[in-house]
Amino acid sequence: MRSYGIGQISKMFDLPISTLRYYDKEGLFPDLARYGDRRLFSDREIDALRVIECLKASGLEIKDIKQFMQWCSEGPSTYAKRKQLFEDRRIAVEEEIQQLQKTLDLLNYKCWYYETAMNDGGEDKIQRMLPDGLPEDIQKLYDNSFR
Amino acid sequence: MRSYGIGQISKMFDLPISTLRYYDKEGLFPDLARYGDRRLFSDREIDALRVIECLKASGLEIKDIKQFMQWCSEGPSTYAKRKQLFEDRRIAVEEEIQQLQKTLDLLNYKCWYYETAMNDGGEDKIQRMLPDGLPEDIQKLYDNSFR
DNA sequence: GTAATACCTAAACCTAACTTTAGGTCAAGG
DNA sequence: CCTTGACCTAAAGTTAGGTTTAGGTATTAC
Repeated sequence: MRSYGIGQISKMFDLPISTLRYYDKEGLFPDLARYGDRRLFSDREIDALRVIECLKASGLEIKDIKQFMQWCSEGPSTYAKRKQLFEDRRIAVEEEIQQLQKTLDLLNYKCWYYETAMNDGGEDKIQRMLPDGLPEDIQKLYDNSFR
Repeated sequence: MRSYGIGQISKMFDLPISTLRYYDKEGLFPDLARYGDRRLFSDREIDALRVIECLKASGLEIKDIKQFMQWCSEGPSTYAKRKQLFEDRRIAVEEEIQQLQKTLDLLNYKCWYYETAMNDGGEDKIQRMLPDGLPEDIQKLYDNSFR
């Protein structure tokens, strides 16, 4: 079983060495091996880092990622908890995507707004169309962005 | 032109009063009126808050939102800059959504993984399918999540 | 008159997630 | 031998985006 120095892992994941040490200090690698004081990263930690990036991207805090990593090192008795965590994160991410879609609708509306204001030489004409006399496709964006 | 107290706005947007004062201090309401020391929010600030929430959701920092609000109070000469900002944010949000889709793929893979591990009574069977002998739909999730 | 309500300011405080600093160990190369 | 490179620790510092605290004013309600 091959092992890697912290510098190799740093390059592999494009993460600063200081961040990897911070993760270790926070308990994200509960079974990390050492040779003296040198950290020896293995495939287990490489897999862990992929999951860490995923859970971080899902909005999970470090302390909760630590909890998950501990479950992993406790073996099969924690499968149910781990599955539940991923299901919760899936729902959180789905909601986040929906929120971003609404954000995107308002951004697109605003792009149209300023494009049109520049062509019209002012906002007055648009303002007279508000709140429900906009071109159909634009009206949709505008309305969506409210809820 | 109706105006609103900070408490009314707080309820309207479900934002703490302290946050509204913080936004004001950071310059997000460049033309906010006052009656003595009382803030008088108008429709202009209500529109501003909708945009603030949108730009914040898009990942923009407060200091850049302030810049945008200043452009707004400088009039038509800044239309082009404002439009550019919204276009940049649109791209940023589109990228963020794509990233979250990959995150979602890994989360869904992990849900399947633990569901299957629980049914199989262990991970060995799954591990033997890695890295490219997974069921077709699952393999897709797993592969997508890498890039 | 006094109590509750709705505000105000300045300044200190908070949290998460890192990053930087200061001072070290150890092995290989010239 | 001595320098370079890769690593180590503990502790202090940083940043964004707020929140809390302490002390005050003005209006309305009983």
